Amino acid sequence: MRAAGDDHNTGEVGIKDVAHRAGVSIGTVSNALNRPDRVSADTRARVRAVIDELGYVRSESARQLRAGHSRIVALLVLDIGNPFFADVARGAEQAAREQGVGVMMCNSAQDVEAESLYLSMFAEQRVRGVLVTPADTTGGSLASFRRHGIPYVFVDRVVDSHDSCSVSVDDVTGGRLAVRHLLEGGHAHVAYVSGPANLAQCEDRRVGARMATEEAGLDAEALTVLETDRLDVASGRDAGARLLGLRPRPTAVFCANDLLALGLLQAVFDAGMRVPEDLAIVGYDDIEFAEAAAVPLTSVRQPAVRIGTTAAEMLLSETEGEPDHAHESIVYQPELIVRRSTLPRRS
Amino acid sequence: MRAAGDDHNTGEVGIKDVAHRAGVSIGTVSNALNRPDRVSADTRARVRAVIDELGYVRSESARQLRAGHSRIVALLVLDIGNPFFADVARGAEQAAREQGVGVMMCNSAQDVEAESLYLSMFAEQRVRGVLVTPADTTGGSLASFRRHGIPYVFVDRVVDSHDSCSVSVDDVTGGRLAVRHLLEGGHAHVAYVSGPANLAQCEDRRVGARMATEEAGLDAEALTVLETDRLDVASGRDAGARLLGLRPRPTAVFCANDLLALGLLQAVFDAGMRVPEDLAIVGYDDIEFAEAAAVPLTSVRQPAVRIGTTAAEMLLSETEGEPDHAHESIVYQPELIVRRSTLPRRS
DNA sequence: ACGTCCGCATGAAACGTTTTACTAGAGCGA
DNA sequence: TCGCTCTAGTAAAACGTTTCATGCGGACGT
Repeated sequence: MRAAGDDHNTGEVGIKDVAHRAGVSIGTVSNALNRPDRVSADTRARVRAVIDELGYVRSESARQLRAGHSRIVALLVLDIGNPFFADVARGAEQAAREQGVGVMMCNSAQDVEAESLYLSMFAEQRVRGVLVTPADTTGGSLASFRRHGIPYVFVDRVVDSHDSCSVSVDDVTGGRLAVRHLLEGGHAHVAYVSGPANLAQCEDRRVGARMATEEAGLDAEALTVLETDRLDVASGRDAGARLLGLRPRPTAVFCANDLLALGLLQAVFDAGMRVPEDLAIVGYDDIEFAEAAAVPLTSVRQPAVRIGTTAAEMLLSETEGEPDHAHESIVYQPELIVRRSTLPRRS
Repeated sequence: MRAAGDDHNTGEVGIKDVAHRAGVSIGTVSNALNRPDRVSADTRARVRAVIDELGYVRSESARQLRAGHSRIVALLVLDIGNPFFADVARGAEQAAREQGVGVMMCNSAQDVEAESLYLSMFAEQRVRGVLVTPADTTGGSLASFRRHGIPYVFVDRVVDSHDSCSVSVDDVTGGRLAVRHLLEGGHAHVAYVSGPANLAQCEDRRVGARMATEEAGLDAEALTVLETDRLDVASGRDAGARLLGLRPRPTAVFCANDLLALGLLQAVFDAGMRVPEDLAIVGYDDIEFAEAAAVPLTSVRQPAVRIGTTAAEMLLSETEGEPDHAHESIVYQPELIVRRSTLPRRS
């Protein structure tokens, strides 16, 4: 706008420049910004005007230093490429914005080392709090994080500890819903394509799946478990190849994740099989791409955005004064969304 | 913080506690951390030991205040749900980590207001720099951001200005490749499903598409343009419905985005049409889900991760001393990945 | 007219680092 | 012994805010 080189001190303008120019003290400027009621209407206006004129921007570092903590919460997810976490992030961001705090989203990529690196960084930043989907199932990196006194909330991971809140979804029920649906569709031999078994989510879903077969009076043979290293599309393709080699071959598959399911779907198509006629598939998360798949995927929906908002709200309430904050664990119920990939074999 | 029971630490330990306990001055502790060579081996060891013992963690706010800028770069993307941007983020994160700086990823969701809100926040944070995919095509919010003196790099957006670097992909060529491929496949009437026309990417791809039809000696009628509000799956479905109503109906579609293409694919399937026999589809970005779609999608690949790393490197080099930094605009070339969704009509 | 309270504004003291200027001593050549 | 350099360490000054303890008139109640 103003190309005239009048104020060449770019970004250097501090609160004292404003004070000087407005003919008031530093403290008054600060008050005009933070407690407008303690300052008379016309000085307030004058200060505001000077601020605009000079393009003054508060230094968060200085505010933080004084306050002892920042206005940022961190969000550490397992996989930034998983749309489920993108939704969680959206929710968290929205809830955080309402309180004027920013969200810093980082990706541990299921790597324990990266996770602990990020946690140290958060500690140095004195972030207001951390939303974390832990990769380290032993809880080691978080145990050492706790001593910093920074509150954190577990996301998508139920936790019995009384040191923190958690927001999660009942994964056992989710697995049970999925497999019960398949059994009701007439399938007698189901495969469970799991991610890394040390992720609690995967394990819980397996337990639920097993529960469903038991309730149907089937024995352990009825549920074949295929484990994969990662919860992504490539692993799904890989699992698909393995699945096709199984004898007897299951007629239905429950995947721990929609990414796995999509990869598997692709592998199965490539092998010339039809879904759901030759193989029924259920995914998990109900990401957008599940419905958009050419054979729309039956999936267990988790309220991802809701999880994000709830987690952020809990975290903020924990830090926001709220002296009587009691840690709680919220567990949402999943919902089975039936689509074409599991149309019943016989109607 | 005066929890009576917990007498020791909890984040309260500062550099002076370390200094006192180790029997040295504050400055020496600082030196032991930042310039280990200026301190004798055994005091250094002693300081290190005390740091571990007390669980001391540097306060980034204080460091920033002194340094004048933070160790964080911001990444502001158009759509956090688009896997393309997830890849860009991965790249940026990786490059940043090598220099010990963190990445703060935020989502403007194509909303100009959110964008400018985030930019102010970045200014307050005195971030080291900003990687931005602008939603405001007029460049307004960035123009006012410039006066803060914080360097920024345009991502996925070519820019002729000499005030900043940019990393992008030649979208005109991308559009041209896509449509030329379709024309070579024997299609004479092609539709272009565009996102919001005020996004430069969409517009450039349209120009490229038009260029291809012209090169083939076709007139403007040969390219029907359908515009959508957003670059997501839902809009793709919507466009699919509109497309099916067109008379004469195009035999091939080029989508500005894989998300659009996937939505369109779904709509087309639902209408009982076959791909590519009844309709050929080309997407853009070559996200993972493009290959994983039941009809693997031909797509124009952009080196997303590379874009992220390059952008971050440019940004960091601009801030990292480098007094003779000359702004440059890197333009990558896109690559057409042919898959089943465009198998030639007659072989 | 006197004490009192109130509304506004002020100066100075934090907050926790990094960095600069300085010192005390040691080694050393002349 | 003197001067010189070198090493290891120190004290103090920033950095830009917020907040606390004051100050200073003037309006108010009596």
